[in-house]
Amino acid sequence: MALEHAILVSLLEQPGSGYELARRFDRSIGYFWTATHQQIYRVLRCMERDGWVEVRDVPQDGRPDKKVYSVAPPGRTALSDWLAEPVEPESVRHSLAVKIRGAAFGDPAGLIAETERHREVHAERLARYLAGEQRDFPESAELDAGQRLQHVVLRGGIAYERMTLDWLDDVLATLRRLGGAPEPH
Amino acid sequence: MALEHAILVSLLEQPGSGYELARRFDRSIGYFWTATHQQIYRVLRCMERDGWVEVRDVPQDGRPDKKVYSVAPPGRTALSDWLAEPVEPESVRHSLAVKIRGAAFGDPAGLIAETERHREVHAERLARYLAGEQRDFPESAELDAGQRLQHVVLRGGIAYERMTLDWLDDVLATLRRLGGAPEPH
DNA sequence: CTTGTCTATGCAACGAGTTGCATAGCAGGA
DNA sequence: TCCTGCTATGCAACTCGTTGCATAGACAAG
Repeated sequence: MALEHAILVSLLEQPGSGYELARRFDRSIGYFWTATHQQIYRVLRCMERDGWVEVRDVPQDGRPDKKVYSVAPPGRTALSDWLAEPVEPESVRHSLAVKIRGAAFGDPAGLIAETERHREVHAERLARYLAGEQRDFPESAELDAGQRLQHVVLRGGIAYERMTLDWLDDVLATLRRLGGAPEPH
Repeated sequence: MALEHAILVSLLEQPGSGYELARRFDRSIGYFWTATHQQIYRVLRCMERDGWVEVRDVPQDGRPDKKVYSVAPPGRTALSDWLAEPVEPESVRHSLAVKIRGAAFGDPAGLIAETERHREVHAERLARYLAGEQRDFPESAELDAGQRLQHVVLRGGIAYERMTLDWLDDVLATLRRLGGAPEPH
């Protein structure tokens, strides 16, 4: 499992509550790891039980109190150990690709709207990543090691979204060619 | 869940046993959906119970008998229904990216070997996809709708692997710049 | 003759991830 | 005033996916 390690990394970058972590998993961490607040709260409890993280109750006014977590020495050790051991390259799961191949036995034209919807989602993600890049990694800035590593991961997210957009255009062209509108000649 | 639908698509393309399906999920279907034989056998039983697929016992000599599954009319309906309803764009999970960001709190140079290993795996996948493309979709061939859809999905796998290789090169350059070898100036 | 690999199916247990719901105070708009 | 939405945490139940193991005949290599 890598969720606990993703949480360790996030807490090392910045301590925070389960709720704050959940929001980070919707944003910056979201382009390489996703998690719901349920998973996060559950895993945080396990990590606290194992001594990987420490909790501090922070009362707030106008808002519910929160528990701020930070990484304890055993957590740092656990992260180092995990960094040293190999992980398998991820396997992919794209239900849209299943649908595209399934369209051969159904209605290819009916998939166009769905594909366009996916395209919009990815275009939005790309715009968000590019805005984040401009904000956090401006040209000709002095970056420390942590920032350089964050930037290269973000570049991966950007490359992924660009590639996906190009592919979805290819898919749309293919679907349109099959469904009625013949290729111009 | 899309596994059952991926199985429906695969069985429509070609009926087969659970074992054969498992092998297809290691090859052609593997670049957009993965599944182990355990999952497949379990889901096949559910699909049979629901009348989505039909079984035929096929005795073989020199080999264990097999159960050949094919799609029944309710299965085709279920697939059409699923094709018509929207699915959410997949969320990503790249533990290597977690490691890269975690390297800021450990040893960036120690990640180089791991990254190179991932690079090799993706280079092999790309080579396999390209070989499959040459074999199944030669230039200037007349393709029917099903083949065109298979091809566009394969092109997606190829684009993904190419993008990943480029990104891993970027990652390696970044790690090397951080770990000892300073940037030339 | 034993060891290993391939075909072929399957059980049992576990771990990871999702979904629905609950609580509870505060802020802002219809 | 009521309804919605945000912060903040959490339970319970469920589904999905993984891992280890078991069976069992055929065949090839050592």
